[in-house]
Amino acid sequence: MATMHRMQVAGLELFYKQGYYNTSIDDILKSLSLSKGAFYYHFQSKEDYFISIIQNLIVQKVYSMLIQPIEGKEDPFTTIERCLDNALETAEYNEMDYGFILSNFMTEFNRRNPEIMRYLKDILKVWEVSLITSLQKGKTDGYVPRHIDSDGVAAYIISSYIGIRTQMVEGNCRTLRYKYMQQLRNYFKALSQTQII
Amino acid sequence: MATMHRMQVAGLELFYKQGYYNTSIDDILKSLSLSKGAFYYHFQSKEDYFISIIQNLIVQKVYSMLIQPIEGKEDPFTTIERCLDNALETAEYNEMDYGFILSNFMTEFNRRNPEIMRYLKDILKVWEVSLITSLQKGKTDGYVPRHIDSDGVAAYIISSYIGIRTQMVEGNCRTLRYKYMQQLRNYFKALSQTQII
DNA sequence: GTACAGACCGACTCCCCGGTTTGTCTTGTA
DNA sequence: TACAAGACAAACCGGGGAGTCGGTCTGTAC
Repeated sequence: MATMHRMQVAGLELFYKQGYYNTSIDDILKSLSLSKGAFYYHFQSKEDYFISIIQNLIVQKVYSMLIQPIEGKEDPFTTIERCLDNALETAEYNEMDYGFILSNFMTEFNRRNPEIMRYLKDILKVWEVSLITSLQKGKTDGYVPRHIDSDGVAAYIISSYIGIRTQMVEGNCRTLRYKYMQQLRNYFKALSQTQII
Repeated sequence: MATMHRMQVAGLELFYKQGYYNTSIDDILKSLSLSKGAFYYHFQSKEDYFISIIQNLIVQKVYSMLIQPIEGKEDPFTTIERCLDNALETAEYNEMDYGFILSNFMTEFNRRNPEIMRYLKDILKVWEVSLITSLQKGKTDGYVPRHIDSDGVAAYIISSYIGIRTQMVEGNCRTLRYKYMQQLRNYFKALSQTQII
């Protein structure tokens, strides 16, 4: 149990850092001083192993970072803005940041492993639903104009976040984050103030 | 010369489809019915080969798709909007689409191959500069309010485009593109109309 | 103390991958 | 006609990767 969990944690770290196909099981085992026997005792295959990592670790990461902070809160625009800024801040000050974990893996597995792709897309979907729900609730609570398209806004938020995280690599993180938050605020202000069809 | 060019084209196709590290030279050679001898006659290494692909093909692709359509044009917002919609349309109807070629490779090479990463970031930079130039020109031509932050807007446009392309995979392309363009229009309308600091 | 099962070790197999090397066929040319 | 250089073919090499398998150790039940 403990060993299995350690393997998952170490595996996620290396897969995130080096990519799935570019990381060997031996790499992971070496970092843990474990052997092949230990690995294949706990997991059936490399793929099975990665799926367990998705279900046990990646889901939690995305939830605690991007979903839980906006769940049930009022004033969606302010809440979402703060949540994304926190996420970017964490990334900015994390020396071991290699981009948005979800979109990285989606890029790697796209059209190469449909099963894993589905798991990843499902997680993204949960985030999307969470954003839409927040925006809809904001409408009934009077924070969000009724005419806005919650689905579209959620998609646009997700897109811009994936994009900014993809670009946040070595050096330019600080200004990039500043620019992004500035424009996100512009966008939200426009949504909440003006009458746009 | 002809063989070299065929190798670059075939290589880009497979690298784009399967990823660089996940594509062997033999894969590419098999698709061309060529041998190792031919490959190492024209290129020094796999990395050298990929760099030549970047310089000869990827640069051109990005330029013709995203940069040339907005160069020298008036009314930046309309021009950029049309350019991005065209790019998304191409992606939507392309059965062999695997995402935004630049961001895909940036994700794959991030922190793993700094040299290649620099080439890719440079291309992105050219696009960014092109967007900023277009916006600045739009200010002097009276299409863009003087108070807007061209750098920030460019970064936000790029981010959202990268993000939407990352998500455009199998099935949901049409609605995703529609939502995205709708929100991009909202954003642009807000920028050109309201007084936002 | 013996039987057994869970947890793990490590050598081994087969295959693939980047890169090298040697050889071959064609073509221009003196 | 002899030679050289260009453009490839194909066998080969060393390293590594996923997965297998027989064996070992340790704790527990009887």
